[in-house]
Amino acid sequence: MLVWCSPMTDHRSNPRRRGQELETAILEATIAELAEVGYAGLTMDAVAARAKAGKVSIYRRWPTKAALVMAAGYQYTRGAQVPPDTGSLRQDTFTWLRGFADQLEGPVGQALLGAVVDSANSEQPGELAKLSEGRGRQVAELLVQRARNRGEPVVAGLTDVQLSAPSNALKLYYFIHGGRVDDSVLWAIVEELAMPLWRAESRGC
Amino acid sequence: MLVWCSPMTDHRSNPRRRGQELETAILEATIAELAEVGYAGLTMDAVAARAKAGKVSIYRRWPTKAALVMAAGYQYTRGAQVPPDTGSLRQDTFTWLRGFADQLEGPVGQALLGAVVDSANSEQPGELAKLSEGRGRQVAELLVQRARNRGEPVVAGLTDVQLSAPSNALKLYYFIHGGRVDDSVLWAIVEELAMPLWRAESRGC
Amino acid sequence: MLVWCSPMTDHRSNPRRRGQELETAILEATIAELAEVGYAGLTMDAVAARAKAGKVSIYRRWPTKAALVMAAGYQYTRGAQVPPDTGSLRQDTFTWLRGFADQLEGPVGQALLGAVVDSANSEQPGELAKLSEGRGRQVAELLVQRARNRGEPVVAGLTDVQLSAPSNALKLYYFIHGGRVDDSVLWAIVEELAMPLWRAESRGC
Amino acid sequence: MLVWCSPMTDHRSNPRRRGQELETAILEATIAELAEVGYAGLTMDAVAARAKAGKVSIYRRWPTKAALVMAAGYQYTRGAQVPPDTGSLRQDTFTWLRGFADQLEGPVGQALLGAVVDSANSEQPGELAKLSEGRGRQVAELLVQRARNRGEPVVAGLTDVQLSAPSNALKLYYFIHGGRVDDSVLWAIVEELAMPLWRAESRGC
DNA sequence: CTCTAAACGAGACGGTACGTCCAGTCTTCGG
DNA sequence: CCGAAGACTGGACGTACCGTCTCGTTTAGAG
Repeated sequence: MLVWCSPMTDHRSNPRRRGQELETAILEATIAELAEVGYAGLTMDAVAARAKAGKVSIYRRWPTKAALVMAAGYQYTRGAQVPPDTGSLRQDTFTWLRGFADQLEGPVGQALLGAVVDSANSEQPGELAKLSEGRGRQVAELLVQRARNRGEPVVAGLTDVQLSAPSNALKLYYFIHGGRVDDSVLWAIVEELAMPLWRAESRGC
Repeated sequence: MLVWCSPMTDHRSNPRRRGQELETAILEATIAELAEVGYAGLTMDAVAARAKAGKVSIYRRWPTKAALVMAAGYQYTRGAQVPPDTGSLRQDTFTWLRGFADQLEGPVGQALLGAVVDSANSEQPGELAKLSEGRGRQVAELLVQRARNRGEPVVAGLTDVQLSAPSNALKLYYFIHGGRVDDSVLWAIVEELAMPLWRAESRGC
Repeated sequence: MLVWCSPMTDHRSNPRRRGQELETAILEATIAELAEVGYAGLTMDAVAARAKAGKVSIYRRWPTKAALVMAAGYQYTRGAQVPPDTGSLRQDTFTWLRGFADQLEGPVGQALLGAVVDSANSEQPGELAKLSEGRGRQVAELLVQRARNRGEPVVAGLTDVQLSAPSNALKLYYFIHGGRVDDSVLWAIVEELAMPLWRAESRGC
Repeated sequence: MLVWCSPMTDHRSNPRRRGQELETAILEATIAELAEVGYAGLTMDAVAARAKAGKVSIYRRWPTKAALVMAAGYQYTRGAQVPPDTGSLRQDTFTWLRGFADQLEGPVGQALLGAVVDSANSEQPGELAKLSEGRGRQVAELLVQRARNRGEPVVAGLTDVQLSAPSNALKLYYFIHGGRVDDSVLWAIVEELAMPLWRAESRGC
């Protein structure tokens, strides 16, 4: 044979993570980075370093920063989002928006923000819609349904535009003003947007 | 040495622009770049090159890319935005939203997008609000006032949230879906959001 | 999730090679890669792919790229190298150098080059010497011996330095100039280096 | 106007170096890196960091690692190379080779080595020749001329191949064996290569 | 008018992050 | 168990921009 061997020892972290375990670690690192430095300050290098992963392992899964951030945000918000039943559509709606607004202050807000800007100039503008849009409408529908079941007077046949109007107003407010959304803003959305659109009695004789 | 030689020759363009003339040239170059490559693809170097200006002349006026883009967008939209009186609040609203949506396809949309993302992580959130927010509410107020003057049944005492709801819905739709906004989306906003909120008769017995 | 799916399918090639057969296949793949892309362009992945072998199977045998390349070069040149007897030391020498120079144009040259650079910074300098050095001296000694047997006037007691001078001159010329070595260069080495050093009559009164 | 200004202070090293001063700093950093980690271990990042320069400032001047290293080696060896006149061609030659061999132990050897390997696979194989080849022949010619002036019997009309044979033998020995070259090797080159080729009396009756 | 200070164009500079490539190690499976 | 396959960590690559700085030139405005 012919071996003259430079030793070149190599002490890497063991055991090596793969597949789902690694994926989760990367997404968690992404969430942490988003919380610390925000979307604009997030770098692939920093995520890789925090996750103790190679950059290639990230790029193999998500081709862009936007895709990574969207996946992280999706994972983060997968848990329970349904607000408790307070017995009143008005209060239910406020509670829901308050919880959403609180989330927006953290990594979720940063993820949403980043997803918007990067997906706007991408080839796949519809990807973001899947992640972002349905949620607000679904929860709103649930709240309205609960109210109807309780016997509250609710408009029948609410459209997507009408159901998602409150959460959209909140999102846009956050996009433009940033930071924490005050209760007064949320109440304004509830009283002036959700109630007029959703409650039948507000249109009554 | 092996490579390189000093420049020496120097043929600069004359006469040199200053003050307002230079500023306008830079903003126009910014608009043009936004239209061509979008906000994410816009670089200060490219703007400077297109404007045949030094980068310092840009940074002297606007400290960041976001500031430059917002200034350019502001300048671009300074012109008339008030839609013609079609004799119907419904048609007026659609026409206005159609014009706005058309603008969003071009540099204005890119500017808005960029302003959102960069201002979110800045120390001065809220600055964007001044530029972006008032407009939609103002035009909506004008349309409603015209309708009232024509005798159309319009809700009195509409709030900011209610007046800006349609334009906000459009903006958010653009942010999330990108690209051209279809007429059907605009009509949905008009019929399901603007009319229910603004027209008194739609709440009638 | 948003992207990606696990591989699952797995069609391995059968039957599996082992031991000598596998080793030969790897070395042949190495030679082929050297010929195609040169030493600098050679990658372990490419060799493994071409040999349809796992990278581990390579690293198990040769710890570094340099070791692999040297082994491949050694195997490749194991065959007959002795030039035919032309009846003249001068012509024999030229023929031999010509053949050697021709080899240098192909994988052998690339292997030699790579071995030099990688072994220079290794812990085991001198290993390369075993592979590379003896050959030139041995063939030169053979040529001189044949000439002596034919009755040509040849200096007795030629040293290693003197015997390997022509082949060394050729190697260095190749290292520095690269590419194909012209006949004129080889003739210069023969006439101005080999003959003065080796032929007794050229030192005669 | 429209300025909302994030301060973004920036404390870089001042005054900034340019042109010749910067070039020298980079080459010195290259020499230092070569001495510390050798050619194979040298990275553009490390050179840039040590020189406190941007990588672009290096790439602007030298397109490849090989070009940088060659320039550094050239700069480093620009100083006096001519050995002192010892009164004997034999001793002069040894002294010269000893000095050359000593240099090869340091950054010059690494530079030569690296230049060889990277230029071999380049488009400009002739570039290296200019840097490397002339020197050995020139000094040898000078030594021989001095000997002739002293009255030593020297062969007239020595060719390039003959003049550069000793230094080439040394270079190749270094390439293959690496590390420090022993005096005995140098004396062998002097006695068995330089003297037989250069001294007329060694061919005399 | 001349003189001076500021603004300007051009682009080199130090620096950060990018997305890619490869070396060498580790894991997973099938035979 | 070994071999094929290939994912993994780590690190250098060469590029793109950022925002600053240096260099001469041009211009405006004061004396």
